[in-house]
Amino acid sequence: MSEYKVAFKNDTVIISGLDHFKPELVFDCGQCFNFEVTEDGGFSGVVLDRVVTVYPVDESTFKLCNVDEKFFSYISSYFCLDDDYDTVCRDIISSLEKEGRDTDVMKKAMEAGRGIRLMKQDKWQTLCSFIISQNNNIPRIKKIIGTLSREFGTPFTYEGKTYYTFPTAKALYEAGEDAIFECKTGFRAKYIYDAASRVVKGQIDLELIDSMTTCEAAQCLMEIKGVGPKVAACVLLFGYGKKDAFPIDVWVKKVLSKYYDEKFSPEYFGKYSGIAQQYLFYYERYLVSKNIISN
DNA sequence: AAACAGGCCTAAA
DNA sequence: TTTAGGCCTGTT
Repeated sequence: MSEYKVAFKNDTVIISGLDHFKPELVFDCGQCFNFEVTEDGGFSGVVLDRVVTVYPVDESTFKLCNVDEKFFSYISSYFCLDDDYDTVCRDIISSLEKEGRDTDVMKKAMEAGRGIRLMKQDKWQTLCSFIISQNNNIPRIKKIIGTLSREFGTPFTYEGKTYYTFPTAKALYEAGEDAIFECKTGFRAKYIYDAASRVVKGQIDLELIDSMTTCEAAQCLMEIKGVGPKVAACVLLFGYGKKDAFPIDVWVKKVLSKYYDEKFSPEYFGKYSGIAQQYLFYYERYLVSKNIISN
């Protein structure tokens, strides 16, 4: 089991003995869009209605600012601190072995991506963010989310600066499709509006999806305009903690065809296939960015 | 300047 | 059931 310790002091918490948690990987593996690096080597972002900053102290020790004991229960769930990645990795490898599949690529990917930890973010925010992500790049995704938050979120002050919460479905619904379009969301405006509309009208219950199987949940989410298999899988993986959700994007498609075979099925990775996917996704981008392989 | 960015929708076979 | 265009915008 993962055996990390927490110590509170004023409004900061020190987490020690936490393995498989590298902030630069956690915040840069494409699962979230609300964190930025700070000048002093931390990672800062709005979580619900407050600003949280994560500082690496050493390999397995981290300082979280603006997190008291009460909020820590949310934060521990948000960062999935209790997930045991040694067990996860073993399970993925043994699943591949059971299927008689190659494990070398996965082992290398796990080594390169050691420190990746999938989060369980706010459901609505994750849904909305990944609707925005389609046919888009990360800088612009972040920019759009920032604009939507400034326009329709709730402002609050932290250390003398103004921040904004992520807008609620109600706020976006009441703003209307045109106002959402004004935030440079492009053709996604009608999708965001449809999602907001369905949530507000109770046509979809984001909490109820928690109790569904991953397959049922995806079907349910895909009733929203602009939500296809990829977006649905991302929402389930990053917003619901459903580790068997398997988003297939251009990168993963490339990895699967390159290292495995044509009729490869995500089930071969076992019940944590979504995490396996994340290691592969990171690995391929890592190799390309290091110029070890080309596009 | 044309192509592309972590897809999805719609129309057409 | 599968496949080709088109799509807002910003960047290279």
